[in-house]
Amino acid sequence: MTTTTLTIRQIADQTGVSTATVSRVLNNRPGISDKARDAVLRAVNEAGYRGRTNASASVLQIGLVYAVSSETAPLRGYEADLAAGVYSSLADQQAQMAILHLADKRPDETFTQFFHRKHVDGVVLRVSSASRAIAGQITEEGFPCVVASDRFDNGSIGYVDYDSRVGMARAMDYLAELGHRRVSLAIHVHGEDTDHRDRMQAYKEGLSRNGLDFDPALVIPTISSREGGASVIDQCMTMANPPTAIVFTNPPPTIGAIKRALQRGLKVPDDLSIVGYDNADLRHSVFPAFSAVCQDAERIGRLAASSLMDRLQDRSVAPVQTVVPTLFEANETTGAPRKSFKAADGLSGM
Amino acid sequence: MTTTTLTIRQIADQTGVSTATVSRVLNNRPGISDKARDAVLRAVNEAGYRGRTNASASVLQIGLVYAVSSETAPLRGYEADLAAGVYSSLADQQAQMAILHLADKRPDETFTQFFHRKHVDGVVLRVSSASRAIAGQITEEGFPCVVASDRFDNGSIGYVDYDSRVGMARAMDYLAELGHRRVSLAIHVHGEDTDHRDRMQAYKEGLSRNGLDFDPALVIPTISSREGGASVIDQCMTMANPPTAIVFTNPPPTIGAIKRALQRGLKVPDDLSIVGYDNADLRHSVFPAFSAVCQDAERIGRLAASSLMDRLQDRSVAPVQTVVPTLFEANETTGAPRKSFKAADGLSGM
DNA sequence: CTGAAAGCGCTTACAG
DNA sequence: CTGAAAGCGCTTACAG
Repeated sequence: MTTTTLTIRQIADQTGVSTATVSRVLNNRPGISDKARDAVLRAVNEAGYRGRTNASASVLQIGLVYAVSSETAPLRGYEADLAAGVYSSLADQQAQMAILHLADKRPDETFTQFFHRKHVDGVVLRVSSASRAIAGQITEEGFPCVVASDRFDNGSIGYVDYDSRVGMARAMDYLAELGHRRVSLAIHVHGEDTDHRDRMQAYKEGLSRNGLDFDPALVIPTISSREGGASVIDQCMTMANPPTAIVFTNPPPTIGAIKRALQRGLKVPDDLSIVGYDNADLRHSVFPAFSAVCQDAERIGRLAASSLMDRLQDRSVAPVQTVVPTLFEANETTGAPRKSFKAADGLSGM
Repeated sequence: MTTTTLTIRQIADQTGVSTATVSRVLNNRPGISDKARDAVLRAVNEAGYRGRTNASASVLQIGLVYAVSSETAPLRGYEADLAAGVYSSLADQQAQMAILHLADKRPDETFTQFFHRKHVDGVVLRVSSASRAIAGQITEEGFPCVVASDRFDNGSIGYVDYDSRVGMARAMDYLAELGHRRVSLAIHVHGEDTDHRDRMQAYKEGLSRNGLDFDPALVIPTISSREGGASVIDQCMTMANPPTAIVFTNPPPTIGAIKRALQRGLKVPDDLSIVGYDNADLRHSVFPAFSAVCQDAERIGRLAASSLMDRLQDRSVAPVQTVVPTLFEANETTGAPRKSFKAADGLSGM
């Protein structure tokens, strides 16, 4: 850890400009050449200048930063579990957590300037498919940043992500082993994010690995809410050749689907097997406990925060790219399909 | 809103000491008389001195402060919902939220000094029964503080709290109307906090209002976890004269109890009615949806934060004490007790 | 325990 | 668009 307290004097010397210019850049005052601004901000990030700090009082503050529009509200559902992980890791290291939204960034300031203004020394970043590029921009500026739950080919972008494919593959194999031939994928409709692609890919691979045909009619676009899940059940009931198992890709539709299935008098899992998705331990909070592909959002938060802290403590540390596998856990919502279905397919089962 | 940026010069003039003394007090330097320290800190809080701030950059930062030992982890369960409310209210007002733990306070610094060091301008405070007194101490120092989900007789302490008694009373009346004569209270064991007392009181009043006797054997101390709830069901099954309805006072035991009851083959609500507790909308995430006394943790968070912001904007505003009623919502886990029970009691029901 | 005064870091009106 | 220099707010070694 760099213990020397940095001053704008040092940034000025390093960059070959006056302290006046450094000050103007940091505060985004008008009338600065791009060249000067870029040089100063680069030096600031390289050295880790933190502003006029008070030796004894100085506490590192990390931002949990949302680069998403309102579709993802901080501290609800998945985000709450993630934030709990970030917080617990930071608390262990005497650092402070603030929650920020990039909507507050002024269009004429750089990310570095924005974070400086908000007094955060590093960020754990949440992006959506539409805002993924921001991770590259922040990293490009040299501001310490670790993305939580997305991944990038660009090796300079630090991230901690799941590999949804692992858990999904196990789920598919498990269902096939039980004798299911018609397995639906109820997949969230929020664009083509990494997770969406992973889950879709694992579904298709799971089918072919188990000798099952891909039927586009069995891929059901699903709104990520309890109502969305309930509606999937309704749709399946009207199908001429319905699935014997459905795999959901988010927790709320899983809950809604189980509930609707039971309400409609379906026996779960005898009439219908359901594999859900879980970010924490929701699957054990409901009855019947549902079989699920399990992420651990809190763990992702902890890993992202501690990786970020490592880089703040030593700026020469390279960005880390971590992938955590997801697990499949069989509980009470999966079982062998009814004989009649198997018979109809002319198959003897496993 | 006080737009003038305050300096230690003004605090010094107001207090009749030098700027050197003000600086020493703010940074908790040794060798300061109690008299000087108290006078300076009082003036600081009265005027709302915020440190050397950068006009344009200055963002109000609010602390969500935990004055509790590790029993209550920030951002889990109830705390996540509360934090979401605090955050959403602050975000609307361009203020920033940081999460703090009083364990980080040094024993030799005052609360005001601690918060100054952490760069927070006001706090939403969470206390436990053991740490309630802290709310008075912080308020005494004059530091802007609103307690979330506890209440105080001392009129100078601002708070936003539930009145659990309202919802509990309705739950008791509802069960009595259905014909229940033996109603258990499964109450959390974490000490004698305000909520604990409220719920116990409403239970007893509910019994007597409906002409039912209080039986101490029906008050079951319950650990606030799913296992705790499950264990309550196990205990009831061994009772010679078991309750026909159980009221739980926290969400996790509610979940655990319903699950255990169903696992044991009990019909809910035919064999046993269950009234649970809900902080958000967990009751609709499970099957069957449970009847519950409903708090709205997020709303408490929003109200606490906005009341705090009001006081920061105008320091002459008196602390507000707000009480929000809880509701009772009947769902699928409550119904009339089996005839046999009523017959055994020699009663004809409602 | 306290203040006058020097010093430090950042900001900004002024000059070019 | 930039720097030299004055200025501002806070801190701290020094003196009492």
